[in-house]
Amino acid sequence: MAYKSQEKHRRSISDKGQTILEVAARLFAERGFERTTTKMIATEAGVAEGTIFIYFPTKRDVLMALMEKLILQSLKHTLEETEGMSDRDVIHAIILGRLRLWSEHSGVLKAIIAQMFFDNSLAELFLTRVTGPAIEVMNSFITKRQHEGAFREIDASFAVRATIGQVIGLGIMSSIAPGTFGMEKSIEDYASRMTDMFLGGVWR
Amino acid sequence: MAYKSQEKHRRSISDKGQTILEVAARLFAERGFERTTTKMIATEAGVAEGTIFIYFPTKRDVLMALMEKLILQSLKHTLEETEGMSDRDVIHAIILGRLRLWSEHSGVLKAIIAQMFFDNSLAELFLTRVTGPAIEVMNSFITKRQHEGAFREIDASFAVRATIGQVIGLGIMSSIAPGTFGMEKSIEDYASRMTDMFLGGVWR
Amino acid sequence: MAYKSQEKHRRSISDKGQTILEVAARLFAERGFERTTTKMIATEAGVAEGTIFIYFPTKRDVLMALMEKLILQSLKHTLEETEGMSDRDVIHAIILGRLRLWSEHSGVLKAIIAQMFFDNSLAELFLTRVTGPAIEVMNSFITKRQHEGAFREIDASFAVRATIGQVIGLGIMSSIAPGTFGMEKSIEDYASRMTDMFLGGVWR
Amino acid sequence: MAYKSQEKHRRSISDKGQTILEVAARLFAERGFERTTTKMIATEAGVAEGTIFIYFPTKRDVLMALMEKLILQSLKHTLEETEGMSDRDVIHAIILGRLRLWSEHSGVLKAIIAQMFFDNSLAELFLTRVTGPAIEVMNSFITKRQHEGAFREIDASFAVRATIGQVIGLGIMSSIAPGTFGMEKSIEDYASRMTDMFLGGVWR
DNA sequence: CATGAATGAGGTTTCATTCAT
DNA sequence: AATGAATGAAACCTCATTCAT
Repeated sequence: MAYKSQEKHRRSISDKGQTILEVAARLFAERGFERTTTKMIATEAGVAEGTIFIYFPTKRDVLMALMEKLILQSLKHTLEETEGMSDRDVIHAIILGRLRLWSEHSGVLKAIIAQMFFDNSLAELFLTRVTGPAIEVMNSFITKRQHEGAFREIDASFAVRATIGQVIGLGIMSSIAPGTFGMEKSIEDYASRMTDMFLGGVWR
Repeated sequence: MAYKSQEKHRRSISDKGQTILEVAARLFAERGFERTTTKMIATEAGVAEGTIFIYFPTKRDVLMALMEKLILQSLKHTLEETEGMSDRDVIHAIILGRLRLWSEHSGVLKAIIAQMFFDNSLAELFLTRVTGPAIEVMNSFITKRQHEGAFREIDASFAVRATIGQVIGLGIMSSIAPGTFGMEKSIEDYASRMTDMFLGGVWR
Repeated sequence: MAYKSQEKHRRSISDKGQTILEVAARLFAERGFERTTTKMIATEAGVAEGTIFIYFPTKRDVLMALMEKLILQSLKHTLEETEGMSDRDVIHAIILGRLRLWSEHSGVLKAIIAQMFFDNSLAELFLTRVTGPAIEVMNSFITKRQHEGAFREIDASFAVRATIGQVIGLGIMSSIAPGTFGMEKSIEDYASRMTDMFLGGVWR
Repeated sequence: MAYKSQEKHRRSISDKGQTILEVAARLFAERGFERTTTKMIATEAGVAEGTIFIYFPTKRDVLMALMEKLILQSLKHTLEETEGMSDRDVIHAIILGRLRLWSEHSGVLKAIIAQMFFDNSLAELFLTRVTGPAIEVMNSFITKRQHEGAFREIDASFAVRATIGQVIGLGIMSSIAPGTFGMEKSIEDYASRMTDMFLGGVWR
């Protein structure tokens, strides 16, 4: 009994905030940020409504905390080491990383994006911490390959933004219309095809 | 005097609904659907709050009416005649049409997309009436060109969805971060570069 | 054509107010006074909403006008001539008259009674013009028969009020629960049994 | 001090719902259900408007809760033990119980009845839980006494309904017109006279 | 007389946040 | 730290009534 209660206690110390976050993530994904009430979160997390405000100053801060978790995930999906990889593998890896982020966090991403549209500081956080790093990595790779003569001299930064935009657009569309835009077979396959198009276009 | 007052009357009859719609479009664009109140719309439109509900049964119907206008605009931007056009011109025209839709209605589109995430019937309307027609046109063109041997045998429907997704993603990103994703020079130029990438990729 | 239009015109002069009244009676009966809107009345009566207020200063006055019609009906059901009738016939006729009033106007009566509960001047009108005359007629008859030694020396005015109350209570209950309190066979039969009870009670 | 504050807390916890109910009962009685606003209830109960909705999901549920209290009262007034009582005492007791219900709760009863006219589920609740039990008790007693030859062979269920209807009708009328229908002397006296009429009628 | 668009006060209900316990 | 009752501003929507045509 002593053990059990200690165990329970040890867990609850840091778990309560985590539980709130997990429940909030699910509810925001299902219903959106504005239509999810703090009462819903509290009830499903098994805590009192007031408890949420011990861990997070405002409801918006719950979303911000989810954003922070997303940023961490985002970094994990950002390519670090490209040495010795083929062009195809590098591009594929970058695209795949971003698609994975979407497939693993589409719910939260949907909720964040919806808020981001009308919340500038949230937008800025998203742009600098989530899309920013991916843009940088990809940008420097393309520029390097252009210098080496492997890639056409198109506007590199445009190509990057177009590709990041494509991932976001496909992510959004496939979470709205899984039937039409869904990544039917696998994310790897999806990434492959995007890589093909990115590198070779559709012309023969 | 008689003329003037008739004029005023005639105008006000059909104008009030339009005014409400225009004001709502602006406010939804600035603040989003949920954070725009019917009182705000009424005040800025110079009508009583109740007047809104003479023209639109619910606040959501104001958004739906905006959607209908968007659908009409969308059709205008959908290519009808491709006979005799070069591949480049066809693709460019399709992409340009969609980009124009975004640049002319990005505010309303943002508001609609944010709601669409958590409103299935709105999502369905958007998919069947706005993205659907564009997908069809582009799809049949690519398939035809593949049969004629001009395009590589990649998955046509994937290529289409990727491109539509790209337009949407770029539209979203440029309305969130005009500095980074904005269509700096001109939409035509932007469409040109997207067309280039679509047709030829980045590989030399 | 001239005839027809005259006909139509002649009718419409007094008919519009009547139509409004008829429609209102039906809607008040179905939905109650407060939950019936002037728009509903106007729509179903085939007139503009404003037209109602040409014929009746306020919505409440529509109910008052229905009350007036009811008062006229009520008088028709009030016995005038009792000479030569048996005790049973007199009592039966009085009770029958009130039951008829209920069965013919139960809808409006329900609506009026519901408002009467919380509208003193409506209540007074009802009491003095609808229940009042019936009470008087019955009261003087009973008093006369008591003097003649035919009826027991119970409190006459109490007996009258109890009977009028009984009619009202049964009217209300049968309009709420036709299955349980409904006048299954016929009103005449119902009146007969009430007369029996009134005169002879249940004791053997 | 500690005691006092605990006391205050303990009280306020369970009292608030009760206070709301009491205030609502009074206001509904005075002004009817529809014309009583939640703001009025809140103000007079000394709570915030939102507090009402912690205790009752909707305004209608406040009325339903009042109905529940009435049902409990109603059962208290329903006769259980008739063994060894004279006919007169049994009938008197039943009638008295119902009259007491009216005299103690006439305000709420008025409000409920007015709503019941146009709210079927409220009507059903009232019929099954308030009038139903009274009907059953009375019905079985009369039937028994008919078998024993003490009562005339009139339609027992009719006699019961007529009497219940009478109580309701008199209850309504005396709350509308206390001067004319009021139970001047005492409820016991009123019940006595109703009993007399029920048993012996007016005929000598 | 007739219309019906317009009004705007007011209705019920929601919900993030606070704070005494 | 945790609770959850309480707050009260504000949301969307309704509707009897008016009035210019």
